[in-house]
Amino acid sequence: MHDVPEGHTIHKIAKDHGKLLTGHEIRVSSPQGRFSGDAERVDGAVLERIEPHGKHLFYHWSTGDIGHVHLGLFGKYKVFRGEERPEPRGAVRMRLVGELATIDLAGPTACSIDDPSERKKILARLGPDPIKPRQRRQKMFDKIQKYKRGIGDLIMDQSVVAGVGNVYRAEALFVCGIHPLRPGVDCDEAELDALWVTITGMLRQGVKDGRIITVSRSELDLPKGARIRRGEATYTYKRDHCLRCGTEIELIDIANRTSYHCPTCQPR
DNA sequence: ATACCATGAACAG
DNA sequence: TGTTCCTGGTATC
Repeated sequence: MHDVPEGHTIHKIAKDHGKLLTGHEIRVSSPQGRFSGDAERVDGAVLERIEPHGKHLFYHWSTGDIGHVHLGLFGKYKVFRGEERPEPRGAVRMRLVGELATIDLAGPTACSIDDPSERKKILARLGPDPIKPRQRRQKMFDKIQKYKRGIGDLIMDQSVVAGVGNVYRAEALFVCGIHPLRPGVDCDEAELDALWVTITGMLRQGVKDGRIITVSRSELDLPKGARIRRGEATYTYKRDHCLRCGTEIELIDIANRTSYHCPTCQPR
C-alpha cells in the first residue's frame, strides 16, 4: 500500500521540514538535473519559511525567489538527519542540505524556482485551505452552489477547497450523510457548513496523526490503546462494506477517480 | 521480467 | 473526455 499525499501530508511536511531547515543557509542542488527554474538561484540562500497551501508547498528564500513543490501522485521526500548525507538514490530532483538535515525530493509533479508572482498566481486559483486559520469558508460555499456538478466532484476540485483528495472526499461526505452525486446547487448553507467543519477536523487530525484516520474509535470495538490498522481507518474508502451499517459500498467513477459511498448512510 | 495500480493534476482537442 | 507524466509496491506470467 502506498500513501499518496492529501493536504494533511503537505502541512506535516511543511512543519517537520521547517524545523530542520528554516533560518539556515541551505545548499540546494538537483542530482537528477531536472530542477526547472534553476537550483543555483537559491543555492546557499537562507530558507525563511516553508508555506503550505492545500497540496502545494512554497519555499521562501532570502534571495526573494520562491520554490514551488507539488508532490502529485508519486512525489516523496526522504529526510536524513544530522551529518548523514548518502549518495542520492534514484531520481533525486531536489536536494536540500542544511546544518540539521539533508532532504531529498523525488518524483514530484512540480518542482521549480520562480519569482513571487508565480506563487500569487497559484494561490489565486486555489480555494481556501481548511487546515489554515482564518480561511474564508464562504468562498467554498459560493463556488459549490454555482455548479450542477456533484458535490463529490466539486470538493476534490482544488479551486473549490484546497487539500481534499480521494480519501477525505469519501470520508467527509460519509460523515455528513451526503451522496457524492448531489448537485452543488442543491446544497444548503447548513449542509455546507457541516461539510466544512468535517473536512477541517479530518484534515487537522491527519496532520497530527501523520496518516488518515477518519473513524471514531468508539465505532471500532478495539481494545484500549490498540493501534488502528490500515483498512479499518475509514468508513467507506476502499471498503467492501460500510463500517457503520454493513451495506455494500458503491463505487462510482467521478472524473476518472473512484468515489466510494454507502447507499444507506448517504441516500440520494 | 512484466503489468498494473494508486489518495494528482495539467493539457489537448 | 481522454492522455500524459512522475514512482514504487504488489500481482501475474
